[in-house]
Amino acid sequence: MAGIKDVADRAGLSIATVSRALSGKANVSAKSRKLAKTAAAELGFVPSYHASSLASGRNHNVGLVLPSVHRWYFSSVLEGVSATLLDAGYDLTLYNVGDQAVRRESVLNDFLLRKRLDAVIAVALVLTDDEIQQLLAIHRPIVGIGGALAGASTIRINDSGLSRMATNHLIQLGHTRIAHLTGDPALNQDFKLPGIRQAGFEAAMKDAGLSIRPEWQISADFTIQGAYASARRLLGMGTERPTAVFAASDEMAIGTILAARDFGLRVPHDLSVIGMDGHELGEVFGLTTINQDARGQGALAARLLLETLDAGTPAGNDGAATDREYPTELVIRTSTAVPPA
Amino acid sequence: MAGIKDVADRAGLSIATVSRALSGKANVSAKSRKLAKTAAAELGFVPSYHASSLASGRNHNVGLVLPSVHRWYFSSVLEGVSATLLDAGYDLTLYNVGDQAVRRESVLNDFLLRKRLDAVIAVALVLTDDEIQQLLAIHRPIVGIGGALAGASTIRINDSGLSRMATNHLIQLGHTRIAHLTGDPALNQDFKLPGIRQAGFEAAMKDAGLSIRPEWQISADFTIQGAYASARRLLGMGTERPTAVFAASDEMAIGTILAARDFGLRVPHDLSVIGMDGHELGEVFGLTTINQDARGQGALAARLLLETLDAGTPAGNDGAATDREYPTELVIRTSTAVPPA
DNA sequence: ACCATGACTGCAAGCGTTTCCACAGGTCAG
DNA sequence: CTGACCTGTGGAAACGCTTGCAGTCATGGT
Repeated sequence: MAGIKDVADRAGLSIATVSRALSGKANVSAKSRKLAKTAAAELGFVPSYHASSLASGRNHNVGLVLPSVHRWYFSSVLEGVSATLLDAGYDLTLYNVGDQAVRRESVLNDFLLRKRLDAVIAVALVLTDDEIQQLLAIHRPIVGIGGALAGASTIRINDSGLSRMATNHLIQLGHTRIAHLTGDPALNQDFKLPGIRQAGFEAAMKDAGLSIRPEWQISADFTIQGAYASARRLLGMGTERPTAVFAASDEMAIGTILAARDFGLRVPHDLSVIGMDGHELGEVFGLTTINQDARGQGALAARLLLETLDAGTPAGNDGAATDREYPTELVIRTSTAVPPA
Repeated sequence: MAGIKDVADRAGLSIATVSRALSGKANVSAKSRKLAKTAAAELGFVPSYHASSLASGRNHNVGLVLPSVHRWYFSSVLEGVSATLLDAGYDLTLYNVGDQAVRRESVLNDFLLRKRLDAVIAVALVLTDDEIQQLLAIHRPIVGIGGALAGASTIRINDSGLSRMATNHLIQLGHTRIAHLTGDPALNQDFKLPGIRQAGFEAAMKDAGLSIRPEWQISADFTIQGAYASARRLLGMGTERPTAVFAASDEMAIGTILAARDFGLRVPHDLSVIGMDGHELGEVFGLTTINQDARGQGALAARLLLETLDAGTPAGNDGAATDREYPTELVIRTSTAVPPA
């Protein structure tokens, strides 16, 4: 293992100059820089991150905390964050904490706080005030995506308003018997999102003077297969059926469409389905949905952090904790139409 | 930020003793240990990872290199690796290099080699001999999953044999007009898998004396939507149709089933479809497939590395580079049957 | 001809741990 | 009673860089 010392010797320069040359700092003559670079290349020298982090205080490493890596939204965010960080020369440390709160705590205590991360991105994770304070106390900027993080910057979509919009789309088509497929209660603990979307749905229904039937408020785990099972239960209930379903995610909307097909229901003729996300698979099913660019949200979060870090806001100046709304769009495809006569 | 020095002062011990006490080393009296621990807790002390890594040479950090995070196989592996590492107190650094080889190189040079990783897991990535040698030269164990890594340990399934098995399943049912849906040529660069699976298919066909029609050898990008489009093309060709399709992944098999439904073809009555993976969604479609436990493969890879690291095989003793085959099982559901009369 | 200026460079002091080593007491067999 | 040993402990040397500081040497204005 060649160290910087070896490079210095080989190049006939001092350690200090080599360090400056290789890290692209100013005040190094072109000649020295070239000398250092060739020597480093010849020796296959790569600086030790630990040593340089220790000495400089910057780690070039951002932590990403996710509840899942399988669900579309999260893997999309991950993709956006990852690409942005890689291009910027930053490492991405992933904490896939799962839905269980158990692991969460240990992640926070044992990992996040160990000053090895320059910043943290938390997705759909409601951190307690204490937890946020701990992180900010260490002078680590935090950005939350899709979750409300008091005191930290946040990127999110207007979940409540968009749910209203989706519901209104169905109402305007003339539907009155509308079901809502939301997230499982268990998912509502950390990730308050299901509740918020559900509230938007209820508000829109109330505003339109429509009644909400409890038996048409069903839940699933945000996966296609989970929603498929729930939707089969909904559609097979034997009593009157809804003419439209608003699913809290595209994956769940797709599960609903698959269930409808199994029952011989034509979408949208017999059943309208609207989702929310912008899943790539939506096109195959002609799914009407609200497009939120999850990948873009991840990329934006990463960019924001990098700017903060590069701006050198060296310590704790968390800047103004901005709360920005990410743009979305209603994409009308062929899964929604007027209700059957 | 409290340092170990502060803890030592508060506990009335020396830095050395505190360090030993907190990291659970021997030769510390019970009293001193308790003293150190309470002092550390009171000060909210957390050791600096960089400093301790620098001093001890162990980073407690494993790198995972993936070509994608969206496709089922990869996110499943990721999940397995992540859970195992988190439980062991290790960090996971994720390199989502994408399908483009461009980013790959930079990841290798700029990231992997910076001695900040204790080990590397590479999924479906064919590293060149040089690249492997570089890593091994740094004394970092590597485990490859699903890809042939000369010189490194590997976990994989018998892709060629399993493809044969899948194809034979169709042949034994009486099918003779069998199509194969493989990965896009672009994906075959790094990730030779499509070619290997295709070879298995061809071998089985040849052994059975069946002819392989070039126009029934189609490809897609391993996603449902991509396979859906390709399968529509296949099924809509107007000429004679295949009676069965072997798709190189479950996601592609599902895309095929969706396309078949669009054409009014009943699965399995009019068209048998077999996949390969064990995707959770397979159940919804009654998909016959070969179950490979991707999550388990990831977990196993992580466990193997942890053992190697903990065994203290301190440097370069790469152990015997084992190449182990992960167990799989043929899961027969309802997407395959005898061909139409 | 002289000094201020600025571009380069090297020395050495950290960065915050881990760990080698020496050393102080106490235990125990001979 | 003594030397061999073991358990705990603290001092201090790494670990491999970054960076403040001071010093060297041309340069150019006056």
